[in-house]
Amino acid sequence: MNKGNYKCPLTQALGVIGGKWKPLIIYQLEKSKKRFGEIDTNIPGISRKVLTTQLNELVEDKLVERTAYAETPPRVEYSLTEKGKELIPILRSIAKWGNYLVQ
Amino acid sequence: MNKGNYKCPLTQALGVIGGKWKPLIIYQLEKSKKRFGEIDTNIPGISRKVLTTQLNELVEDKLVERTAYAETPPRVEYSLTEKGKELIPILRSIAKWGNYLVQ
DNA sequence: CTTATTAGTTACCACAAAGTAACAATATTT
DNA sequence: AAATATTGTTACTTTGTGGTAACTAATAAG
Repeated sequence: MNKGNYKCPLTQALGVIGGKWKPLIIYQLEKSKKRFGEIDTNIPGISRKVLTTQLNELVEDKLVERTAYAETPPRVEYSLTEKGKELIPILRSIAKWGNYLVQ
Repeated sequence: MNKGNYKCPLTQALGVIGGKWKPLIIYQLEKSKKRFGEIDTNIPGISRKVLTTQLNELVEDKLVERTAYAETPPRVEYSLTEKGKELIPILRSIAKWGNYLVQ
């Protein structure tokens, strides 16, 4: 009856997108690539430390791509990969479902 | 640019379905209502304590309905509400997306 | 009157995730 | 020579979540 618990694709997927700020980060990157600082100021309340770790995890999970330019001060741009873009409609359906929860 | 952070419907929704075992619990109830003990034995690894708290949260969030019968030993049945049933196709799309993560 | 059954509760512990604040690296500008 | 800008890192603390194990209530069965 149970499909295998630790290797359940649903659990895995929720692990990958389930960080406290990750959906917000992914939404930030929906329309265009963004710099670290842009994301930081666009998401009020997140700390740079947490933003870094969640971005790193998203990069590691191949939902987000990181491009660093050898400039000073440094410029680093983040953008969605194809796998990340596939998430957008799914996140939208979750958000639509969750709309009744707000207020 | 940011729609409001703490009242973001996406974050709210993920908060509601994001417990470690909640998607599995919801899947358990997909086909039919089930008793507490049934869910417990069908999800290997979950403890009764955690099952209780996650079920209670699902009930509080109105995704699951609890029906208790005044028998001895007690019988308690859990089933999905309409709001909970609406989640099934969404969970399925997440699982489909997450399939590549497994193995 | 002891045992079994079911659906929990309670107290306590462990670990992971997130938050805070200070520091770092490097070239350009003042 | 000091300040500025940007993208982090580091050490430390706090909070949240889940796990373990023992206990409970109520009645029926032996």
